Amino acid sequence: MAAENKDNTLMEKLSALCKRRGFIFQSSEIYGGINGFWDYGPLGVELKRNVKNAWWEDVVRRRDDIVGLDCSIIMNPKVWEASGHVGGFNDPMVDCKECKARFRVDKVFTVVIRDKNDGIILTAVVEADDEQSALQEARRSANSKTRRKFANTKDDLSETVLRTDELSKDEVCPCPKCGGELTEPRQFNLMFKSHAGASEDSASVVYLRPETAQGIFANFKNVLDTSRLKLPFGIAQIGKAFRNEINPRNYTFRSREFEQMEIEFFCRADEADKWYEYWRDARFQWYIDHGLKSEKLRLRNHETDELAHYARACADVEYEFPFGVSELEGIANRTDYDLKAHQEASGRDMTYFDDETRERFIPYVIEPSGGVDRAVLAFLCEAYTEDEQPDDKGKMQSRVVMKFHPRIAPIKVAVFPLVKKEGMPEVARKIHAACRDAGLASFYDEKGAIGRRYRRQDEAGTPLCVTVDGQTIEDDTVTIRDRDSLLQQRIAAGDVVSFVQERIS
RNA sequence: GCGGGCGUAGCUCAGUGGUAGAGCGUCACGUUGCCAACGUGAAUGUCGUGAGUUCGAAUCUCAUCGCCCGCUCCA
Repeated sequence: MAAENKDNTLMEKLSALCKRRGFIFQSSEIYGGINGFWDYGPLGVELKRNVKNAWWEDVVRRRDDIVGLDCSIIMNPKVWEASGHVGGFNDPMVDCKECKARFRVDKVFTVVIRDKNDGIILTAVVEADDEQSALQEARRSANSKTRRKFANTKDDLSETVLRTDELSKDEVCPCPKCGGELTEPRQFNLMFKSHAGASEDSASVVYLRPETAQGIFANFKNVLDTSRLKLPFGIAQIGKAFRNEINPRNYTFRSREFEQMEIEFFCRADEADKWYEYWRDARFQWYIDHGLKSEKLRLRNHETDELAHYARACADVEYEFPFGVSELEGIANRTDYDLKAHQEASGRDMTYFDDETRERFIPYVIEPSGGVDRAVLAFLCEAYTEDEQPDDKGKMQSRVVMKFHPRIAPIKVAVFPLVKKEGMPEVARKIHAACRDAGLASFYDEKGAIGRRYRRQDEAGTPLCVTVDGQTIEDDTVTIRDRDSLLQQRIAAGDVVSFVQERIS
């Protein structure tokens, strides 16, 4: 309990810092906000962009076997019928008005068992996956007297099993848990709907994509025909996706508008297991390499009964957030399910022809699918650190520092004149300009006390601070200060750019 | 969607029917000269929003929006 309170405090402190320093704002805040939508401020957009750029650099630019793609958010609605999203994203649910339990309509069954004279021996309402298990569950729940009746009248029983949504209006189905009254079934439309064109009739209905993956599958042939790639190869995409989450929670973790970074890596069926393991391990390592400590980061292989119908294997990269362990990225072996589905639905050929073996087949696909916003949130949680550092009188003061990995830090280096006179600002501005010209995100600040400026950069997570002082004017050296250790060393002003570049790479 | 808690300055919060507050932060000037310095001054509020009760509402009532926790959900 104590630990939970502490963790809640951490999330509150983090979200307060994110607002105070301009990482994350609530969307439409001046109008009271909107549930499940978030904005990234000046520091947040740099952080998020750095995360996306690092991913793109590592999975596209530095590889010969993966190419990029940027699809439209709105696609022909037939895409979502073929992918199963139109059917599978709409589960009607009922709630119990008494005990507040919620059930999927198609998982609640009413079981009636009668003898040959039509006398009712047992009625029961149970939660089960199908009719068969509903009947078993109902028989199991019967008391001993009823069970004896079962035994005595073995072959003359008539059994009726009805799903909740198959009952007629006047038949009331009570709650399987407490016997309370259930609400009318309610539809949950998890895809955002809109209309393409000005007329809002049913023919114009379109959906905002709930995942970026389908755009890749839909373009499989286009990429194959234009890129001269051979199996195995991948197509990568970063982009927004939209899901009408029933209950957005946990800061930006479960948002209704979010960004995905996905690879669909196509390969031969007999090599799918090998590539699945390759990507699972590579993607796990990527998060470690960018600062997530492995004791908070986990790789969890899904149990067989946990797998989605289209997946042969799946693993989640999970992170221990203050609010619990949650998924950052899923790596799945989706087999040839998606391309097959689109081949059937569109009537277009989705096969690959292997010149060497003279075989024609639909490739398997390994999908590493990560949430950009979730990665950013994990990096924020991991970076947030409070420590004790001495002030100018040697007294220990608490300090908040965002210990970002240098590659994702919004600002790489801050340049200060120790004081705003004696030519120091001019020298500092030159160093600042040199950093910028070298492509470094540099920040110049000459206002207020030097200690305060350092601490401000600590909250922004800037790895290095350069200070121009009186000695700079004499011998052209500056101090450079490390965010985590607070250690300073003196280097030549002309070496600042190369020093910073070496330290952040 | 249900239940509970919360919503007052940029941030953290005090204020239980009678003049809108504190600390921190921000800005300016001076001083200072390497880790949240000091002094002086300044700016910043639809008290989440909308109705109602009342002579009078930040405060009481209702609705609504948002945030947090639990349940639920998580293709």
